[in-house]
Amino acid sequence: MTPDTGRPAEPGRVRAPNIRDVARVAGVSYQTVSRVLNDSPSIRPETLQRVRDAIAELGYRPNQAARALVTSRSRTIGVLAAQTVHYGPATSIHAIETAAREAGYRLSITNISSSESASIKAGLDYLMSQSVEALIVIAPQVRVFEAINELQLTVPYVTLEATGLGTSHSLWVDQVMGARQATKHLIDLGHTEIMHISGPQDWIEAEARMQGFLRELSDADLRTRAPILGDWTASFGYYAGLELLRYRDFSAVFVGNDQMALGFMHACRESGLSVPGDISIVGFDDIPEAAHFSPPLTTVRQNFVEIGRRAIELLLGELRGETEMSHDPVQPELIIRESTTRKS
Amino acid sequence: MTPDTGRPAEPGRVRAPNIRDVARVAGVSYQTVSRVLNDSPSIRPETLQRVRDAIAELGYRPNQAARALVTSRSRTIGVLAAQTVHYGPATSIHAIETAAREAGYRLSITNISSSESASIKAGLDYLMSQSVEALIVIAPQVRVFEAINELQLTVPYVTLEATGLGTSHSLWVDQVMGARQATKHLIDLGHTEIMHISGPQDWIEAEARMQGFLRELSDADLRTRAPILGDWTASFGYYAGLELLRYRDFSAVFVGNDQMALGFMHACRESGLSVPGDISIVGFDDIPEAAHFSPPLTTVRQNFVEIGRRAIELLLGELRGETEMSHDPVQPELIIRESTTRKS
DNA sequence: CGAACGCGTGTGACCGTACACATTTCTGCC
DNA sequence: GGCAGAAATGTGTACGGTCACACGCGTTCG
Repeated sequence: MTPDTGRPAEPGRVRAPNIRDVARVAGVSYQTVSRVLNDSPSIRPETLQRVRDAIAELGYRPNQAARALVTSRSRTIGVLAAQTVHYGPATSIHAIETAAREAGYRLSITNISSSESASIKAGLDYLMSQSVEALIVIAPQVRVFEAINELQLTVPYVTLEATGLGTSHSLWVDQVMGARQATKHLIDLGHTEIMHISGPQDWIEAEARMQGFLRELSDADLRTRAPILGDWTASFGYYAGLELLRYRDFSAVFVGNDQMALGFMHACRESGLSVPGDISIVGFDDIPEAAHFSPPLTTVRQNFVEIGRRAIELLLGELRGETEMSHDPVQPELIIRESTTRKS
Repeated sequence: MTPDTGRPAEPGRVRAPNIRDVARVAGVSYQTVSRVLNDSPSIRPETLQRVRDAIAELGYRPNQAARALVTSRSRTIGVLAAQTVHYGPATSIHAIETAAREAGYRLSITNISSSESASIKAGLDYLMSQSVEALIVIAPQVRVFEAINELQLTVPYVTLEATGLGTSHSLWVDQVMGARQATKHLIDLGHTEIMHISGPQDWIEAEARMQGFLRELSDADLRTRAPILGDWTASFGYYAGLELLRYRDFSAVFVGNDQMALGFMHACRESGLSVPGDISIVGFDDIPEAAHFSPPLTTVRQNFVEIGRRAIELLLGELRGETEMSHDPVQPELIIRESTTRKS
């Protein structure tokens, strides 16, 4: 009943109030305050209210570092990412951040600068030094798996946007299926000479899309040709297009992502070819801009939000000790627009 | 000289090695280990080596939480962001992350879900509860400033991509200048009836670009007309275009960003109009894809990387107690491509 | 009617590190 | 060789929480 202000009245520094300050103001022990903070069941409503009032009065915030120290739980999830500026990863990360925050976790995001083993290991090492409780890898390079195995991670982790690959830690969009859908679409339209511009060789997704492409072609008994290995950028698509279109020995292209497809269409225009009149094009990802390309791009949509959401769900489940994980791949969806047409 | 393994040999949990374990293995006191970690100058090279060996042997990692607790420095910089999936913010954040990590800081990124005051405050509140040492705001909504002022932030902060606005905490690209350059370019090409499609009203950047546009027009004694307020998306640009092009009472458009410009060009095509033949278009941002639009887009380039880099530089300086800050705005650059031409 | 129990609350110890200060060891010099 | 002073290293304490356990009290039950 004596609401004395627990001000320490020190000279210089204004120390942030701690749990004992709150206790003093509320007239209880610090342990009771702690119980309120961790909403323990057995507290008298009246006491609860007094503590809450004291917290509000002092503007008290629990010190996360102290908490982390004593519980040895950082409440941090690490994200190892490559290409965070790209639409796909960025979208997934956004979903992850939201879901994580709602669950009381914060994110520690690290970008790897190159796909070299050293860079990947440095990134993982950095995250482990943050003592993250779990790890999400959105850097679908092949070498990531080596690095993960080598470092003997002790925390649950999940890799995104990769293929199955036999590891039990992957949460994946069925890229092979997506690529097959895209390729089948072109075949169904009567195309028999189909090119593929792929992503970088060390990207698992690129590999998967290429596999899907090749398998679909071979199932249809069509001639396969060596895919071009690109770097995901529109510029690459453009220059590759200029080169390829000098010999026009194909009537359709399945491009590994929408950006490269955009560049390729640019090259078609410059080469005086019409899309889809002369060349049909399918992309991958369905970035929001794809619907407004010239012409609007037929592409394979991935649900990046769903992926991110499920990643957190999976990890939180594992952190709670649940073992069953839903491993069904997320299904991509072919979006047919105007960049593909029946072969004339 | 007695390299006894400092294994606690406990039954269940394998406790991570701490500074005392290292000390025991190295045969020194824990304080000496601490000195090594904080590279104190006065340590005998031999001792240094012994400690380092012990660290390596045990795979010891300093506990960040304990450090943060005792130093009351979280070594965390908060980022309040909107639209992290967009190219600009994403690029800046990437640069920030890299620079911060190099300086030994980690990032805590929070996305605000809406531009409402409550959402902004919740985001700031969340970041403050992480006890961030500094704050970067990449959510250039007008209300952000209100929220910041209201919450009486005690940490140094900087807002990105906004305009000067009189606050001393802004690091800004001169959006007004960029918009003027874009508009002047159109005027120089002989256009007199120029439209503007702007971003959302509560975005400071949108406002600034609009101001630049209007000022340049009025300086040239040209008729101004009310800008259309968009939402930055390609789809909006498309639908706005379809609407506007029904009355073709303009020959040029300055669009608030590249995505909307893309949508607008789509609308032009559908309306049977040629770009730049019938309509000249200038965008803003210079996203990597802009060079491959149909036609390649004349736009205003912003150096997002530079912005991010300087944000960290500024904050670190302030954290070190330096007061002078380089407040020169980053200058945007007009990139002339093929979406603009002389009025016929 | 006393022991057992549950509820609500308080006490002591500890998490892993950095800082202030104390102490030992080494170095140079008269 | 002894001493000052610097260099190198060690000891106590605090940071702000949580956990295990102890405690007082009222209720229930044998």
